[in-house]
Amino acid sequence: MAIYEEIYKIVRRIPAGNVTSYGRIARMVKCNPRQVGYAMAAIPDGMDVPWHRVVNSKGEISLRKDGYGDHFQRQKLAEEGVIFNEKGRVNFDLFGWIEAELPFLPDDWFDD
DNA sequence: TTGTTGACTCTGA
DNA sequence: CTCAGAGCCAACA
Repeated sequence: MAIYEEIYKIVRRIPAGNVTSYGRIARMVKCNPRQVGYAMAAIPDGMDVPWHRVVNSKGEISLRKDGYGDHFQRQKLAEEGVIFNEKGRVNFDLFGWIEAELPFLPDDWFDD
């Protein structure tokens, strides 16, 4: 199975109103955080992957190379109830995806 | 094949 | 708390 597929499958599991980081996804699929970012960049428009729920380790939105996308991402998260503080960061204690902290993945994760 | 480029993270100051 | 610098490694030219 392609590594991108596993990444997308995990991202699809992030509930609305929650966020997680590139690094946490990277640990789950056992790859480099940069590859997670690369996988996000490779998502075609309209694909059913909630990539906007993925932020960097500091809790802030990562700017793309072309600088586009951050506004859309923040607005999407705001619609789901995710609150950014005055420094443009989300509080992982409040909105962090708790399942991402599990030391192992539930059996039904890769069934689909 | 070599060199550059990131939607990143960790560590030390 | 913030800020560089180093490390990272697949994808791409």
